[in-house]
Amino acid sequence: MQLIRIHECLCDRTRLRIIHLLTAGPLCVCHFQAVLREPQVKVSKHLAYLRTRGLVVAKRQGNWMVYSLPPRPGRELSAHLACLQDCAREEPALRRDLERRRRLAPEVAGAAYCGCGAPARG
Amino acid sequence: MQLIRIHECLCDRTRLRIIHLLTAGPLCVCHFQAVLREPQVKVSKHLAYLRTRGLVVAKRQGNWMVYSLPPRPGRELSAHLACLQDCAREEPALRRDLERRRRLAPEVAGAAYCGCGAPARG
DNA sequence: TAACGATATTCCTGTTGCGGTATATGAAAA
DNA sequence: TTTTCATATACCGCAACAGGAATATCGTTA
Repeated sequence: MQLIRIHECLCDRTRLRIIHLLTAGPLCVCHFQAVLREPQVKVSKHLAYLRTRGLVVAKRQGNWMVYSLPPRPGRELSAHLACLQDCAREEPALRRDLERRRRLAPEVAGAAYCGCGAPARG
Repeated sequence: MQLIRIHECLCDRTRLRIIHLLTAGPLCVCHFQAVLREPQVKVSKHLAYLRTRGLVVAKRQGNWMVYSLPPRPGRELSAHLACLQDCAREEPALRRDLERRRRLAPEVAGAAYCGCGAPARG
């Protein structure tokens, strides 16, 4: 069942942080590296793990790969994302990630963010 | 963080079914065996796994071990239990488990259930 | 076309977890 | 006190996964 997959994806610290970050909007790999302060290979492999299980989607933006939550997450995933956001407010590590994300380049802050160095384009 | 532990516990099918069953009230090992239709050692080991991680508590009732959710689950666990119950309504396997649980010996159905063959005692 | 930058994949190693068989524990019954 | 019943644990083999190092891919730029 899909429930199992969701929990498999969220039972690793790095993946949990990734998914949590994505609830604030899309992000490219290099920004994940910056926010999570983890090496590229680690970030990339966990993103691949999440991708094969349908928890995230990716689109190429020039040299960058921009990851985001599925445009129409199913009922189960939606419920768990809401639950995660709820719990995250009391998790210092997760709050810190969001804070670091805010301090990234300005274009990342907006919801129209589309890629690493790319300008936002609605 | 505790969030990780919760997901670790719920990322296995058997454990997910166990936790889901416990949202309907305490249960002893032999009843888990009956409802889940899994061998004793499997059930027992998953219960031990959950117990060491604080997702369930156990009390001895004569020869039986009665497992239940923690009397005062933390905020994170409560949120995830609610999420699980919400999602479970659309999971045939989990609904089936609850149905089997209802068809167990009558004393199990009541909220005052305290042990395998033991009479309910408020 | 060659070099570069961002990201992905492969290979390796150690760890964890799952399932099963056999056996141990602990309380109750004989 | 020996048996019995319910449950737990030890041991084993196997598969999945995490992390790191090295390398490959792919699009861009020179």
